[in-house]
Amino acid sequence: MSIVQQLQQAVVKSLNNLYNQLFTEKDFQINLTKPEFEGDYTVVLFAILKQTGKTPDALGQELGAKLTQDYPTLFTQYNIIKGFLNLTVADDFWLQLLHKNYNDICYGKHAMNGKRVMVEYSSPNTNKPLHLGHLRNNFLGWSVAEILKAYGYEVFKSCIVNDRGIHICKSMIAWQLFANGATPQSTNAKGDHFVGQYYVKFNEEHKRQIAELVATGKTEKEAEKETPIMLATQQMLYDWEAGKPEVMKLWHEMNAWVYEGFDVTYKNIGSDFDKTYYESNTYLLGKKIVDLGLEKNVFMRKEDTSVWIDLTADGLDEKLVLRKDGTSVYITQDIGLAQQKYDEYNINESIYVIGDEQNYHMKVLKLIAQKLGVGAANAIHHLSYGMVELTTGKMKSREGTVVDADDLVQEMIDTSRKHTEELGKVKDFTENELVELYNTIGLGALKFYLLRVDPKKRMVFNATESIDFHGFTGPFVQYTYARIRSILRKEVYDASKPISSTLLKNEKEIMVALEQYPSVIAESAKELDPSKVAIYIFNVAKTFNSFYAELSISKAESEEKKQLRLQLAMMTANILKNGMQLLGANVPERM
RNA sequence: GACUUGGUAGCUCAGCUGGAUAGAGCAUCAGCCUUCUAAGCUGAGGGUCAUUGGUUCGAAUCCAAUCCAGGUCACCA
Repeated sequence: MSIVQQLQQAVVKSLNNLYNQLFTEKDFQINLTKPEFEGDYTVVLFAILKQTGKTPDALGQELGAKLTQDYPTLFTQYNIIKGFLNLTVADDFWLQLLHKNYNDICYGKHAMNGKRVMVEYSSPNTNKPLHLGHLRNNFLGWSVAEILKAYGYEVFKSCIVNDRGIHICKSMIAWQLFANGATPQSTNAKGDHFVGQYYVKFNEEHKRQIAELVATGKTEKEAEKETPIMLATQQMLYDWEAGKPEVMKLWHEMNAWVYEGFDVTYKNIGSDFDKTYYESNTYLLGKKIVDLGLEKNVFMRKEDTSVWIDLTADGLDEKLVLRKDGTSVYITQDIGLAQQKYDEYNINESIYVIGDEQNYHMKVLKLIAQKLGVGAANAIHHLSYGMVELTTGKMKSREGTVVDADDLVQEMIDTSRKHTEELGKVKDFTENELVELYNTIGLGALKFYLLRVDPKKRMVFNATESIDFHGFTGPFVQYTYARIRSILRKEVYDASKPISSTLLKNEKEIMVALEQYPSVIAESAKELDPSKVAIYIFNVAKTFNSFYAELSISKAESEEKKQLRLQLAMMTANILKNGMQLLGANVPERM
C-alpha cells in the first residue's frame, strides 16, 4: 500500500472518530507538501469544513493532534497554514521502506492479476520502409506491453501486417516497369528500402500520366482513375485475388525482400511479437462474421446484396460490412481478427496501438464487436496516438518528406558515438563494448524522446532537440545510473554494519520519490501512458543528482551515513534501470 | 457542416478526479570540476494558462459560447 493510501486511511479513521460522521478518502485531498513549507504531505481541509462545522484552524489542530497521537510511527509533526494541514512523516517510516526494498529488483512490480491482454502494434505495410511515425507506434506498443506486465497482466504482443491490397500492387507494377530485374542483392540495397523506391516511382509515373490525360481534356478526378499504370495496378489486384501464379510469385518475392528489411529494423529497435497476423490470411475472416451478423439481425442485406449495419441509434452512420460482390471490407476483416485473437489467446482485454486518424474506425469496430458478441468486445481499447510532425511540416511518403526509421536510428547512434568520443571517458572499452554503448545511448535517447510526451497528443519532432543528450532525456537518466554504478563498484554496502536512523533533507527527498514507483506504474498502466514513467524516472534521476552534488557517499560524515546512502543509491539505480526497461531502453554500467 | 482532439514561458512539454506564489527541459545570462563520472549541480530572467462569460470560499483545471489548429466523416487500409 502506498504512503498516500496509508495517509488517507489514517485521516478517514481520525475524522470518523473525532466527529462521529462517515468520511471517505474522496472527501479530501492529500498532496505532496510544497517545498517552501514544512512537512511531507498535506491534507487540504477546505472540502471537509462544512461537514464538520469547524474553522480551518480548529479542524487542522484537532486532526493534526489526533493523527500524531494515534499514529506516532507515521507522523511526527504537523502545522497548519490557511486550511492546509502539513504533516511530517516519520523518518522511521521511510527507513523501513528503504531497508526492505533497497535491493529488490522487482520493487514496483504488481502481483499477477490473472488477466490476459493482447497489445497489437506496429502494423507495417509491405510496400515501404518504416518511418518516424512507425517508431512512435512501435515504442509505444512495446512500452505499454512492458508496463502492463509490470502491473500484473499476462501480455501477448501481436502485429498485423498489411501485406495485400492496391498499395502493395503499386510497388509491384512499378518494379515490373522500371526495375529491369533488379533485386536488393543486385543493387546492394536493404529490401524494404528497395521496394519502397518502386512505390515512390509508381507515384511519380502516375502523376506524370495524370498530367498527360488532363492535357487531353480529362478532369483531374477522371484522370486519376484512368492512367494506364493505375489500370494495370487494378488488374494486378484482381489477378492477385484470383491467385494468378505469376502475380503470386512476384508478390511472395517482393514481400520476402521487405520482411528481410523489417527483420533488421525490428532487431535494431528491439521490437518483437508473440504473434504476427498477415492480412492476406485474415482478409477472408470477415465472411463468417457477416453470416453470424445476418443471423442475429445485427446486419441487414440491401437490395443490391451488399450488407450493412445501422449505427444511427448510436449516433453514427450506416456502415458497409460486405460489398455487393461479396468481398469484405477493412472493418469486417478487423472484426474477424478480433474474434480470432480471442479464440486463440482467450484474452480479457485487447489493445490496439493505432494512430488517431482511425478514431472513428475503432469506435465503429468496438460497437459492431459488442453487438455481435465478439469475445472481450467490451474490453477493446484503442491506444490512439497523435501524428508525429516535423518542424518543417507534415511527413508525407509521396513527397519524400518522411524521416526514415533506419536513418534516424543510425543518426542517433552516430551522435552518441560523437559525444562519447568527445568526453573520452571509456577509452579502455573494446570495440564490441563501444558498439553496444553507442546503441544503448542512441536508442535510449530516441525512445525516451518519443515516449516522454502524452501518446494521444500530436508531437513535433525537432531534429536538433531529439539528439540533445542533456536535460529531460534518456542519456540523462542513463548517466545518473552509470554514476551510481561507478560508486557501487568502489563502495560495497555491508548489511552487518550499523546504519543511520535519521534522514537529511536530500536523503528524504530521494526517498519520497522512490516510494512513488509502484503508484506510477499503476497509473501508467491504467492510462496506457508510458510518458508517466518517463517523467517519473527523470524526476528520480534529477532528485538523485541534487543529492549527489550535496552529499558524498564514499566520504560520508559517518560510516552509518555511508551505509544509508549506499542503500539509497542501490534502490535508485534499480528503479532507474527498471523504469528505463519499461520504456524499452537499457542503461549502461559506464558511459 | 457534423463529430472529435488540442491551444500553458522564445521552443518542446508537465500540471487538468478544482486548492498555497502555474512547473520541467532546451535556449539566454551568472556561478560550481586538486574531493564518489561536469552527459552533472546551483541561481537569474522569461506567463493575461487562446478569448469571453458562468459555477464557488477558491478555476490553467469544471460548464457554456467564440476564435485558432489537427483528425475523421470512402464499397482505402
